[in-house]
Amino acid sequence: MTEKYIPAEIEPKWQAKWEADGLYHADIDPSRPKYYALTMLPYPSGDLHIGHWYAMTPSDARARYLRMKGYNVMFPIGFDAFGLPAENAAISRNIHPKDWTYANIDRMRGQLRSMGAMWDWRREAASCDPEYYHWTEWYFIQLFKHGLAYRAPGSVDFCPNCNTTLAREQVWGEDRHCERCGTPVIKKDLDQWFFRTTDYAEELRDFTGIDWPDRVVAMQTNWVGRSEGASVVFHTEQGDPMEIFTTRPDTLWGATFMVLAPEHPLVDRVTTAEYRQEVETYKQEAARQDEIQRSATDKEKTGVFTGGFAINPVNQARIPIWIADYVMMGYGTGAIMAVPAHDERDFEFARKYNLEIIPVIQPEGEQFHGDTMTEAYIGPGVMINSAHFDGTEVSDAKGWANPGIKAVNDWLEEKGIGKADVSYKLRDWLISRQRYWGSPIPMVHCEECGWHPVPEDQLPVLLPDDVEWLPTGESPLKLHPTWKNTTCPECGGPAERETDTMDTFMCSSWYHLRYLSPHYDQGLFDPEEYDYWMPVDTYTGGVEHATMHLIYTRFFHKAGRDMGILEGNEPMTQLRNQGQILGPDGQRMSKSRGNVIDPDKQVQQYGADAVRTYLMFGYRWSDGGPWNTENIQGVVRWLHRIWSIFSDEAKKGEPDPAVLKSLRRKVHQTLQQVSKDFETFEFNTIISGLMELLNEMNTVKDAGVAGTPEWAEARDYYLRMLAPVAPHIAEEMWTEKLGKPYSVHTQPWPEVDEGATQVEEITLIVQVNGKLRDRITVPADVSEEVAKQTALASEAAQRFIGDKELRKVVYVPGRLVNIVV
RNA sequence: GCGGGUGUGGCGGAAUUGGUAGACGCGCCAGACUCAAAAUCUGGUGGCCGCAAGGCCGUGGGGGUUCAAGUCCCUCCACCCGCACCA
Repeated sequence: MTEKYIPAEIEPKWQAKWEADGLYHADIDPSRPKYYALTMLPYPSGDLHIGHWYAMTPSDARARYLRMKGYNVMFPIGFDAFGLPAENAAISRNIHPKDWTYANIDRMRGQLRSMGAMWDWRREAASCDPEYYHWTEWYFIQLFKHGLAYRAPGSVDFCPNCNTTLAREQVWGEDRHCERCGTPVIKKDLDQWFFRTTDYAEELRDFTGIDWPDRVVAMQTNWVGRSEGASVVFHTEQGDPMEIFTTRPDTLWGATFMVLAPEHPLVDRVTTAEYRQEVETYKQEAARQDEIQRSATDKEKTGVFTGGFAINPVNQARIPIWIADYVMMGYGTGAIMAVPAHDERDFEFARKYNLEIIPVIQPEGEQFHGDTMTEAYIGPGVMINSAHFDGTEVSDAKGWANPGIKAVNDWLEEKGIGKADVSYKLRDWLISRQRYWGSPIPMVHCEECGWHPVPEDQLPVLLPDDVEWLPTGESPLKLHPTWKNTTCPECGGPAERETDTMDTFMCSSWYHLRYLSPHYDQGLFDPEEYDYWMPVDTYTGGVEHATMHLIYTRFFHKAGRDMGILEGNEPMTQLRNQGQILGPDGQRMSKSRGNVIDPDKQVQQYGADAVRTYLMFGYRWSDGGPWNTENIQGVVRWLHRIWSIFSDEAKKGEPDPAVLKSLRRKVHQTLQQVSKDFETFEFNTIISGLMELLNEMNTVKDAGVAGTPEWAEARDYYLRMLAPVAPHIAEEMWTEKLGKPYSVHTQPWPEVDEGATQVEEITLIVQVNGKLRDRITVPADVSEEVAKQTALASEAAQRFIGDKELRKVVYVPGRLVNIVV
């Protein structure tokens, strides 16, 4: 009898030993190829989620595989530790955000260790440590010095009752009220810090040289949102220039009015006394709504006339200027020329307010008339009513590839009215947060000298610990009696610190660099470490970061490259997204639904190896799916069977050589398949392959294989292949049952013996007219002629051929013979 | 509306990229062990017809290309995700 498989007895034991032995330390070693494997770092919310396991343990398995393949693999971990939940805890439970955060980190470290992952804990970094945010601040200063950080008004959600700014998640409901007091939220303009992400708009659309999922590429490309067209300068009647962007310069002659965003700076100047009252009312209403409400497509368009007029520079037409909230200040210039004949929105607006419609593009066989058009025409045609451009062809190509657009652009430039131009949806990154628990913005304001960075030798600007959480809702940094008082680095006079802190996405934009040398105090990272490890070879995490973190970190890197701090164009070479584990009911896990799967409990019940392998086996990793409390039994049984086969000795005897040969074939075929699947992140078939091999081993076990080299090889290779996915049981079997030298995790990955995977006899499918009719066994190196003859001779085939005429015999080597009659 | 994706047994999912559809596992059925149950082990398990041999049907629907289609093309449907009055 053998002792039983009790994961709780072996898992903590090995975890402690691996840790004590520094088995997973990753150090620079120029003699080996490096591999930087990274999973997105967790936020220390307090408890590890099964989703963390799903993201991290397959990545760990792959990192372990690559290590056995001979790579020097770094697989680090840390915490994205600044952020709002800590402040909410502070307010609701009267605990300091720092204490809350560090307590959570402690707890989560323990939970993370139970995964048995190969993290090098020496490289752990937490973004709220002063030795970390020192360099977040330093990087801000570099961006500022290079003109990539600037201060400008930006709008925030503001609760007039609590007298505080609110984060997006603190604004609730359709009516957008304050989370705390229920008061409707208003928009407020504050001076805030921005990074010039738009400088990198074009480059952020370029994914050459990196292997990222199509989905993420599409989302980022869409987010950056390039449109080709022209910018054209109109003038108000008073002579103020009013620049607009249009994707359809070919329709300039059909512009019959202009629309400004309600917030546009020229609105006050163009509005006449007669219309002022109406315009003011409209502006105030628009300010109350946020962009999401304003941009509801199905909403009926509204707007008011300003009383002002503009001159269309192409034909000197005098056209009215309106304001309407369907024009956004945040895109283009916040002003548009309206061409109702050829734009659906402008058409709807013109019909509603009875504005003129002049068609300027006409397809063949049509006679458009402004009064009778029932909808805007957006297709191809020829230009009409457009002076000397009449007859110019306009295709349905977008942008500059369209001959009509190209022709007009050239002419605009020649006349000095406008120029070909590109517009992006991407906006600059607003990084100011009116919060306490974030990295301070190391800037000082002096009445005399303006804004200056804190001198670098005075970094980091530390967050004060002695803060109070007063119910004003104001940031404690602002309320702190002395913290903000400082001296001007320029003139030495009294000055004030910036009391806003940075968006936590700034901290997480560079954590992969801090892992290189988390305690380095001369810069972001130790250059030696950087040169060896960067870039990140594989980055894994959820797709929900596609348009936030994953854009910010690329921006951070590209800006760093241009400032001479970083090298290369991209921080992460390969990106892969895992899916999401849902509750057993197929819904997102949430405490209120009561469908949360607690990984600690699963580990207690089944062991870490079982949870790891179930997560790999039960789903396509990229898809995820509902947790299934029954399916996990499959891997639990499998692990028990592994325990048994390595515990019970096989029978000795004189086995059939064919049995040994086929065992060896199966071992090497499995090795081949498993290796490939690790490369391609197909974890589910890694496990199923290992299950198949175990089944095979179980069937030959009693055939007298004990003592044969084939059986020894099978057992040895099995554990090496198992080691990445189920590291604890593999180690236990390797050292305790096989008595091999510790550790299985430092063994090389076995080489496939191509010869062993070959077969002497193959089964060919015999088809008649594409339908499976028979199977024939032939030598693997069978000639085409013999294969065809054997197939034709098959009794089943003959029956279906009958006396029909043979038309063709298709032979696919190693696969089939298809007889067409 | 635009962009991306998914659709295969009762369930999770395989399928060498155009070549045996349903690997592996869950569940279920039968058998062994047991006084019994659990656990474990052995066998079976897409649907329909048939005692059987065997046959027919089958990868969301319809059409097509091909000796051959889950895989390629056209078209329609359903669901999921992202963006959305972007000028």
